[in-house]
Amino acid sequence: MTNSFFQQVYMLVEQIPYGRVASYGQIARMLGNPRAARQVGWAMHCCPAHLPWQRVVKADGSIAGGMAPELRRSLLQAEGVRFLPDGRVDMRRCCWKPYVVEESEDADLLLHNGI
DNA sequence: ACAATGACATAAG
DNA sequence: GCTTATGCCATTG
Repeated sequence: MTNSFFQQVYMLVEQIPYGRVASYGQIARMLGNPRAARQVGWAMHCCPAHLPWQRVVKADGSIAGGMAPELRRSLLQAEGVRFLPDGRVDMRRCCWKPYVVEESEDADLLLHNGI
């Protein structure tokens, strides 16, 4: 359990900035296993606490089921994450981008990210 | 080592 | 755009 995929996932989730959300697939891709999204979710299932698991959502921005999805949604809202009327996270604005975004029309997004 | 599990992703209808 | 079906891969029993 120590030096496993889970540990990597935990480390990565720990580094998700405030007000930003990352999808399971995104995290899995960072770890080098774009198909290991399920394992990421499994790691969250372990609930190691002190971990911002609330910032981890599905690829389409919907909150995963399992544990207290409403609570997580509230936390994200409190962090300033924009939510769509459908109850999904506005991935267009709040998806976490560890790298600098290309100089596209997303200048507003860059400002929002604090880059 | 094998089979089952799962807070997902992507493609197809 | 939403729903259904299939794939995926590490962890666990």
